[in-house]
Amino acid sequence: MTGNRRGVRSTYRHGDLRRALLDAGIALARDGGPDAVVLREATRRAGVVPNAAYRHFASRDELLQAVRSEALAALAAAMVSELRRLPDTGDPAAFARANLRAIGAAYIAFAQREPGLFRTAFAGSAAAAAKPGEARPVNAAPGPFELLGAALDLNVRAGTLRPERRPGAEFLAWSGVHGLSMLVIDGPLRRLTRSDRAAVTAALLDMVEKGL
Amino acid sequence: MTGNRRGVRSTYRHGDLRRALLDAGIALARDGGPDAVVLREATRRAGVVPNAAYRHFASRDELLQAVRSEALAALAAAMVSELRRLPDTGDPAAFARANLRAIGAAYIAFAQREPGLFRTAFAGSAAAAAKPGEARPVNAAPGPFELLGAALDLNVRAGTLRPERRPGAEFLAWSGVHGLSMLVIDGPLRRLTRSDRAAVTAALLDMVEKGL
DNA sequence: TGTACATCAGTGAACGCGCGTTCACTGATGTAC
DNA sequence: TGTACATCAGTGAACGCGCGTTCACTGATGTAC
Repeated sequence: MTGNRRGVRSTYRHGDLRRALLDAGIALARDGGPDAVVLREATRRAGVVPNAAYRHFASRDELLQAVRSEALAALAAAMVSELRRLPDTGDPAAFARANLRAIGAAYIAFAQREPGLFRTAFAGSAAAAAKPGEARPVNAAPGPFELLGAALDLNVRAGTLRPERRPGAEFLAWSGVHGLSMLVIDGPLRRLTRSDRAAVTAALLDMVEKGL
Repeated sequence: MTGNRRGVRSTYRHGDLRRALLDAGIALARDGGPDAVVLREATRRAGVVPNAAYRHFASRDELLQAVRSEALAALAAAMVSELRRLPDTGDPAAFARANLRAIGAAYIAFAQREPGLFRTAFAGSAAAAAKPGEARPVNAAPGPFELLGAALDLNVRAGTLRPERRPGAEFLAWSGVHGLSMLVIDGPLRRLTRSDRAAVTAALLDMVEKGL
């Protein structure tokens, strides 16, 4: 049903307008960042009159938050899929280190591949889902920050991160990776070739690994 | 003259409207970030009719760019003033390291002290002034990125940074420091106490120093 | 020192725009009998 | 299986808002004679 124009729609009811608005919002965020998530435009794309949105979202901001959380979920999914590709060589230390690097690499790759969604995920409140100590609904999938934490824990268990350095380590790792993402998205590193980007990413991950 | 209301102004001419608009723009950016730099509001604050701005700026965007460059200059000034406070103990290695740390600490402190200006400086184009390889007008003061580069060069000369690691080092250092700034501005590290913040900043600078 | 004049900084009024949001409505759908 | 009715998702029309920007103007200032 997504993308139907009014009149093209066969039924008077939409079917799943909430989903359609969310998808439209995601598309808008994808190529314009958070400011591009405009309620009226989302309804236009869903083939519906502007105020129809209020049956599903209390305000433009609520739509934006929903889009934001989808963006965070997409980032987390990218991380998980990167983790899945890691072969378990039987060397726990190497595996733990590879885990951490995979998390970082997936983060940077996502920022580059989906800059709009990336900016939406972290706009205004960097790492919105990253708030530690905030209760997470049971059964909710782990967010990017939690995946990072898990990778760090794994390194402690594998002996590749000294336990006394564990507290707060996610902030240090996140800082490096997020900062590089910014440079790559629209900073001086914007026009890097694929291989140059891989090199600077590797260098950053080295720095974090050694520095932790 | 800055801040005069119309009618209060004694002369028909303003005096220095360009400066007044710029100051108003800076004030707006200071407590609202780049989006808060609204041309009409700047003219209101300068006590002048909206279109008067067009004698001094071709568009709202041109005003924003001017504000941005002032924000970058303020950051650079904060760095320089931090550098000036460093005692030269006669130990070149220690001095070089202290230089680099001072740059990083000043960056993070500025982000925390002036989040609006910080976000304005780097909005849309992270490290706008940081573009390497771009000609800089003669006699222009060095920007934040150039100060960082100079600190790294100093470390190479002092033997505290291996020359082969120098290329691209600014991107790694900048990543860590910028990422932490984001976390501190409006991420999960927002509510840190002064001393906790100092601790995490120190830890990050350790990581960068060791990792480079 | 005094006058005529050109310059151009700021005025006054208006534009079109797209936005978020509110109101009273209508008609398709599912449910109870 | 058929009918009456309540629900509530989407309609239609309108609001006020503040924005950036354009136009033709006016009057203070500095300069040339």
